Amino acid sequence: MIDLKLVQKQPELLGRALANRHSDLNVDDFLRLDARRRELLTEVESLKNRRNAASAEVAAQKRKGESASDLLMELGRVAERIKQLDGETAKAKADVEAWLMRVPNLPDASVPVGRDETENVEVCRVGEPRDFDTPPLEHGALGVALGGFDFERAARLTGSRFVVELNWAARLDRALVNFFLDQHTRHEGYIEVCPPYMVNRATMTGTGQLPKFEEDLFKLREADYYLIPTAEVPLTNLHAGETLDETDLPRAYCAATPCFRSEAGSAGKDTRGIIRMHQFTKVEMVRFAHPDDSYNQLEIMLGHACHLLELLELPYRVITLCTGDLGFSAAKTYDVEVWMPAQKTYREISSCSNCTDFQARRANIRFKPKTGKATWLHTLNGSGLPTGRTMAAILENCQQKDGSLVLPKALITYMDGVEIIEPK
RNA sequence: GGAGAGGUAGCGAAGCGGCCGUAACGCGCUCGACUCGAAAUCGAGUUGUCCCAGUGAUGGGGCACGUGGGUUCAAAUCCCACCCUCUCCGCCA
Repeated sequence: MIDLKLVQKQPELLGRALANRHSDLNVDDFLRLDARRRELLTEVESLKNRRNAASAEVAAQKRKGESASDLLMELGRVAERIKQLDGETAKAKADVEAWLMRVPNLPDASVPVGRDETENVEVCRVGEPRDFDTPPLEHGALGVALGGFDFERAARLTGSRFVVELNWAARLDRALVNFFLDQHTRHEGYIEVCPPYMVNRATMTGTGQLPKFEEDLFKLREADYYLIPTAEVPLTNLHAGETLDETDLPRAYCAATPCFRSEAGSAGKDTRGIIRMHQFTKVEMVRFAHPDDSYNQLEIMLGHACHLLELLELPYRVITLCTGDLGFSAAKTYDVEVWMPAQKTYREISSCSNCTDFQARRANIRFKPKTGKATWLHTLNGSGLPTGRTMAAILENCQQKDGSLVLPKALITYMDGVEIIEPK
């Protein structure tokens, strides 16, 4: 959530930021709502002041054994008016909050201004795409040919945009999870977590999925619970409502979880292969940082995501998302894109964001500095990495002329020594 | 799912319609006194948030006793619903 004081004091700053994000929210609408709320508050609070003073007087008179009927009559009217104004004030407050909850985070000054994904800015390229003598197979077809993917049975079990992984593919999925988690926990200082895969409404609101993006989520019928679209949600909310000590920062968590996304509005997009599924497994990194240190932490976390691709010997590039492509909660985001030879293009495989104090305000996550009072810390999240898209990249980049797949060396111990996947 | 107990400041805990929410009492923490220093002891301090006024240090006021409603001139206290924790029972991977 954005700082209410900032909106009140610098509405033009927010207005510009919203324009850069192509938001349809109108700051003037908000200022009117907020002025109305404050007007009502002032009125109802002065009435409550009167009520409190007079009620004390009633108590005093009763103790002395006097009748307080005059006061009681006045207070009856005051109470009625308060009740009416309380209702209006609550409504005005709810309006203000509802508006604030739909305002996206302010982009950092270093974020390029742009309309959409075509105006994202490339930061660097790492690794050389391989030359293929014959056009490389698309990962979905190759996975099916090697007996690892079964889309037909998945469709029968559930529906479209699901996959059954079999044999080496199921094993590779698990190998990737272990490889990623080992890397983060052994070498990069992340605390491993196994969180709930479904969370309540407050938790989804804390990280910014709700109230605006309900249609992207799967919701349970029996309870007000949602399936997590990413482990960012439970990991970031781990410390919701808490005040950490300054010496606890930075703190890093990672978790491998299934992720569930309804993919509303992406009909017809990425229908081939396993790029866009309703369910996938992802290792997520989340960091809690001191506000002065969060952009430094973003670079560190981006390094962790990139390092995994280097260990897997997959070519990638890093881009900075422009204002028009930035996610709701993020102030700055780097996307890591892996090279996909069949499509001759880089595809998103990781997204590393600094959410500054945006989620911390919503989820009320603070830290106590050595001197001074507790204030909101900064939260960051990044994929490190999703197993499905990583597997897709391995399939396309590591395929051989004879239809086999030579696995990256880093995975061999995780695959019990298996180096090559051969067609049956 | 059933029965019972409980949720009050950083922690423990009292209060059970107005004199108790700048919330008794105890612990912790901060500052001070005593001390060469420390312990012990003594003293003082120790919630957040919103509104109004002020450049500001501040001052005035509202709200908050798990959450949300209700009754009342007045609710931590009475009523209703929900959430969570603990104990026991049942069911279950």
